[in-house]
Amino acid sequence: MKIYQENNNIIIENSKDFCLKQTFDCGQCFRWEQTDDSVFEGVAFGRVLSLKTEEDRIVLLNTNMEDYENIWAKYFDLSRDYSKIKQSLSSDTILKKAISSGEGIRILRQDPWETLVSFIISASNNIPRIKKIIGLLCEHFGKPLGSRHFSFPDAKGLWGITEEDLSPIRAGFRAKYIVDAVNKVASGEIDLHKCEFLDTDSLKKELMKINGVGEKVADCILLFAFGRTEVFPVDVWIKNTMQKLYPEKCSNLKQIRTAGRELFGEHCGIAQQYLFYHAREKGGNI
DNA sequence: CCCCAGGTCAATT
DNA sequence: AATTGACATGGG
Repeated sequence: MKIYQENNNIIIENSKDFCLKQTFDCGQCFRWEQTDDSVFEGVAFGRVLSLKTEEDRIVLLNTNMEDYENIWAKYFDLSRDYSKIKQSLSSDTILKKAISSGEGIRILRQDPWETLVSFIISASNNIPRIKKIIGLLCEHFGKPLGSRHFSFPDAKGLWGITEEDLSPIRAGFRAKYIVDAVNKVASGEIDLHKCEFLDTDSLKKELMKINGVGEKVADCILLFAFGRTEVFPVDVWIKNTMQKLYPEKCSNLKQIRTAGRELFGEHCGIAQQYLFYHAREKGGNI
């Protein structure tokens, strides 16, 4: 992978393990939209970014090397060697087929607060409506960024918010969970910055102190915000897929979680994303 | 009018 | 410790 600046763009050349559609469409994030055949646009860490695919390169539009180094390189997990991981995961012949439909997936390193709130909202919900609710949250409580975008409101900015204040975002029963997350994070009772330094089990317990954060939501935050690729979030899609692909090892939810770790090892979280993408693309059939 | 959607919580067994 | 229904909202 070769990276350089050209005018106001950052070029990522030879990006064979990086497909924008697969990365943004594998269910880990909710604020990127395709604006054109090859262009995606979205917001992360208070920055608006457009990206364009051009043959074997990806172009980050209207940005600079400083933002690339401080934000986007980490956000897109560009220092990780996905070829090596895919090769290792492919020793499982069943998983190998799932990988082949999402070879360009990368696990984003997203903002912990945004990820926490986003996956609270994801509970018993569908993806279009999750995106809708998050969009409304940003429009109502975030800062305008340019003409069409808003930042994700931080916890301190939401301090003191009530369920009633949140009614315009139509989050339903999840509103009270968002309020609890705001209270615990804005007060400092839970310090997401310090959480970075906790081991995975302690961090998971810490996150689950928040009402509305159970095991699955906690695992998603661990994977998509803290880069803990050793966790294996199990949602309905993964549950159904695992039961179809590994029926003898997946008779209940608890078994599926341990099966993920045992079958796929230290990077089972990445395997989970290939499976999720594959399941949604092909209806779970290998 | 029914069912379901990246689950979680609390009551009940 | 395992099981079960409620929880808001919108779309099919």
